[in-house]
Amino acid sequence: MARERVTVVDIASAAGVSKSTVSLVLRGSPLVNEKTRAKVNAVMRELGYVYNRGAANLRQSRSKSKIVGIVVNDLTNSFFAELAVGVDDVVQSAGYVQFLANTGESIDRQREVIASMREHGISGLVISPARGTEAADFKPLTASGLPVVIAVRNVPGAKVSTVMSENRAGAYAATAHLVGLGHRRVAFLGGFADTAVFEDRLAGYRHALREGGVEPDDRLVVSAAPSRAGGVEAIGRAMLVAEPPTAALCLNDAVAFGVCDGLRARRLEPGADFAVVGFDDVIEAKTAVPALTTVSVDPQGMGRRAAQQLLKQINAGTTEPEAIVSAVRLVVRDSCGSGGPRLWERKAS
Amino acid sequence: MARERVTVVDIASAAGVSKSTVSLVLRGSPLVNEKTRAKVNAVMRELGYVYNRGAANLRQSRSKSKIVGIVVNDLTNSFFAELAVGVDDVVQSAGYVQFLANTGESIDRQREVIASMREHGISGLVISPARGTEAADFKPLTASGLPVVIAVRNVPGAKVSTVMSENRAGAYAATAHLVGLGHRRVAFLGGFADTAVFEDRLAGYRHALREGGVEPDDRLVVSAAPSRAGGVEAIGRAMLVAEPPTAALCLNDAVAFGVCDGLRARRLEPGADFAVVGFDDVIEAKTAVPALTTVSVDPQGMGRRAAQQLLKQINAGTTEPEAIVSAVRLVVRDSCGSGGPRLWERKAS
DNA sequence: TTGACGATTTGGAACGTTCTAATTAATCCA
DNA sequence: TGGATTAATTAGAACGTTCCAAATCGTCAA
Repeated sequence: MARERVTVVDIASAAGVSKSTVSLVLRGSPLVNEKTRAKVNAVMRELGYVYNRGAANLRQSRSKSKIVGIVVNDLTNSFFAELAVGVDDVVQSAGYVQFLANTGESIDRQREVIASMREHGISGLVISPARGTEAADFKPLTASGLPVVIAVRNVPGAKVSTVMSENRAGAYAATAHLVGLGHRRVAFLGGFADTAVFEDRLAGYRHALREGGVEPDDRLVVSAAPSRAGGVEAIGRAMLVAEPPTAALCLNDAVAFGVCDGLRARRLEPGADFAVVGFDDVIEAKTAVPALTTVSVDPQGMGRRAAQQLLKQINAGTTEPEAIVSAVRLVVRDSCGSGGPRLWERKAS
Repeated sequence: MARERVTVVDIASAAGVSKSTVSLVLRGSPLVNEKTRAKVNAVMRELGYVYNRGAANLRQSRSKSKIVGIVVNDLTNSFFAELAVGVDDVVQSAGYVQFLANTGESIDRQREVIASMREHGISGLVISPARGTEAADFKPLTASGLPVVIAVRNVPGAKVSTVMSENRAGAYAATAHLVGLGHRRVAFLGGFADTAVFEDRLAGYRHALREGGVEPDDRLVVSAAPSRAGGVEAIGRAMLVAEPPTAALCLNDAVAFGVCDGLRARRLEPGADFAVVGFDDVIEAKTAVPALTTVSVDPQGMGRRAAQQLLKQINAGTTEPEAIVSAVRLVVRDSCGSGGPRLWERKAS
């Protein structure tokens, strides 16, 4: 199976021109005569020529490799799958191809794949950093002039562009909605306290409570894995406090689904006996039962914006950090009841 | 931002050795003295050296690029996201990095990304082909000696390795289960008739019906997009036939969820008034309401197997096609009722 | 007839590695 | 002492492109 690779010189000799001319044809130069161009193209097709970008990149010292990397922490979470699709979408249209790696929240794996991608000559990187990633991890990247865009999760202190959703505002809106429905005991469930996303959403939650005249109770803030399983665990712990909550803002939709599971296990029906709000608006949120009230963040759009920002930086050759915030929107569905405030007040008393 | 790239000669002169020696250190050759090795490594770290795989690949045979490609038709479908994670898993562990591209069922996009990946020197390709892909599309790939593994969807006539699930057996088991519950009017919903997956599952379905003494009725086979929306559409059409079905085998879980939506829209409760069986066992199947009875196919495992097969072919340098079938298993949950046959017979009469 | 000009084409030196064959240094044995 | 053996290092030619400077070839004005 050891096929001879057909190169530009093979084409050249078969077409009776020099390799320089073939190279010009390859890059669509206007310098070459139409007849020659046609001839060369014909020969290329005939011999099944495949352009060798590696060789080309070697010569053009600039990072014009037409490869970008994208690393996500959990591709099985449809939020990140959508993010990747968004990136892929704009990147493909721009003639780039993407390395996609999944870290599964492993910081070691993240380091490995980034190193590997650099060796392969990526001209830019979009990353949703694994938990525990530090600003220092980006130092070598930016130092080498590699454009980097951080998406979804913030890494405080990193001097790179970011694409973040309005976490604070989203959490504020969601919490205000719950308070408006009459809830006084509102929990904040899921997520790890050492992440920026957690902090931001928590801040929005507290702000909305205070503004609604409710003093935040830290016993109602329970941290857990930002996953379905984490949601089950979180609601379990939350229901143990002296005055249990009647509603919860969840770190994300996965947690929210887990919370619903946990409520049912306690014979409480989400949406009727307890109000649940998620965050992300993943694809299943709309069709779950009950349909989840959540903060819509359009992951695919975020992916697209991140990719656009990255391409912009690649083309400009600049690494001037820019912070893009992606708008969010509260989508009210069925998981926090339609009975209005009175229903809740009755239950609460 | 135009950083000078530090190369092997820079390291060489800084460490007071020749570039050949540095090259030997890079590849962990036992020929080099421990002290020199240490010195060289130190200098590399100090200068922030990044190995240039592109340059290396230029010199080596093309199967050493340490890049594989994976192209899927719909990454937003968690089945394929999981497949990609499976591939990523083994591929990363083997020190490879993967190009991941999403075709969104576009055959043009598929052609483009494959071409792009080849230009970048992939040493192998795992593909879940877009609808309409033909055996001829793989000719140029195999002709150039590129190892290819087709996953999930078969392309009849293609002389490449495949990793497929036991479609026929799975559909047989699922249908037999429905017939065993007493159903006589069992529909087959979703999917496009021109795909091999559809054919195989349909064959298993028919076989089980006949064996259960039920003559297949083609009016109950309704083709539609293999998506949630397609499911809604399919059940709508199926309920219009003279003697409507009381149960359905769906092409995949996405269709099954759509069928549930469609049933509810008709005031029928899936699992109580109508039996629904899916195929794939995506992550949501277990936690949906009602929990979906489905045929479990372990997409991540398929991804892993596909990647292993690909790596095997890359290392062996052979393109001997091999067909791997991935076992499936019927998982009985709540969406086809627990009332036993009598419940259905009563409803049917 | 000359030479200047535009339109094409081309030779050959990069680019950062690997690899072969050859060189040098060190050690050993008789 | 010297030749053989082993260990460690190295020069330089690839690899398949790009790109610069230079070459070729008509053509056309003077």
